[in-house]
Amino acid sequence: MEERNLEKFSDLMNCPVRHVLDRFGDKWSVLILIMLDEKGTLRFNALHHTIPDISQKMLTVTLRTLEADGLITRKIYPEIPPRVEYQLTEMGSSLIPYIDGLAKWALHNMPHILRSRDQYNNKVTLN
Amino acid sequence: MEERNLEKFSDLMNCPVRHVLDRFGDKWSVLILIMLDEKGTLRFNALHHTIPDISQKMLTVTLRTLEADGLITRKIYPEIPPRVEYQLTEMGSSLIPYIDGLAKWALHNMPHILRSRDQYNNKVTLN
DNA sequence: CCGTATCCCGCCTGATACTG
DNA sequence: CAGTATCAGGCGGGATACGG
Repeated sequence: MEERNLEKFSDLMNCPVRHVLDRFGDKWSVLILIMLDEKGTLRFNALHHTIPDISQKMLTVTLRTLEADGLITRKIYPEIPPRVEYQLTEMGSSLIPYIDGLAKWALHNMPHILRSRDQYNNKVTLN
Repeated sequence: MEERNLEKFSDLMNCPVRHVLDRFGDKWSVLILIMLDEKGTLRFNALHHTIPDISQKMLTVTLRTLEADGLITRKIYPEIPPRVEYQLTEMGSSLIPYIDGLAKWALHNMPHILRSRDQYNNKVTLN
């Protein structure tokens, strides 16, 4: 990411929160992990059906990245037609509870946030 | 965000995880919340010093968004020179434990992820 | 001190077409 | 079925300059 001025940000480079956001702040990674947790093992197209609004390209890219990071496994069956199955690794599974925690917080607080945002926008546009 | 084809994604629009990522997946929001939790009340420049590598523009923008969402308060002292203090709201504070959970997971697992990523890249480039 | 106002680049993402 | 390859657009975010 930021390779320059390392000396200046050396303490921030070790900040775990930065790493988490850099890694999982993208649009699809977390959602895919959740789906694999909910449904267990899934084939490429089955996964695509659970997340209809992801492009095929982004699904492939995100799956490869998750595999590279050791969060999911990719098992290829040498058949015709080809079959590829994805599932969480142990490390991938260990992340789920923390995501669920955030999800529950969101479920409870998102209404407040949206209401607050509306009020704020009204105030601003009234001036 | 996606205003079209709502009927198709109606169930996904209600997915709390999507909301969380849409809202906190940006580069700075979570980091600012953590700093305000650690340090308590902070002035604009003090906050900037705790996060040196954010631009002044993005600090302002992110603070306004957090304020609009009801996660922080912004208190202006009508003095010369001006003083503005930021601190977490109750809702903002309630999010911190979940962020900490993720941070601890990251602290423990990031080394594995980075190692896995390296191995994967070596494999690929060997072919 | 605490911002706003512009300009602009990188790259993430989606659309589309093609392959073993 | 499960992918690559390629192209194009939008937008987040940085740099810079200015203002109360």
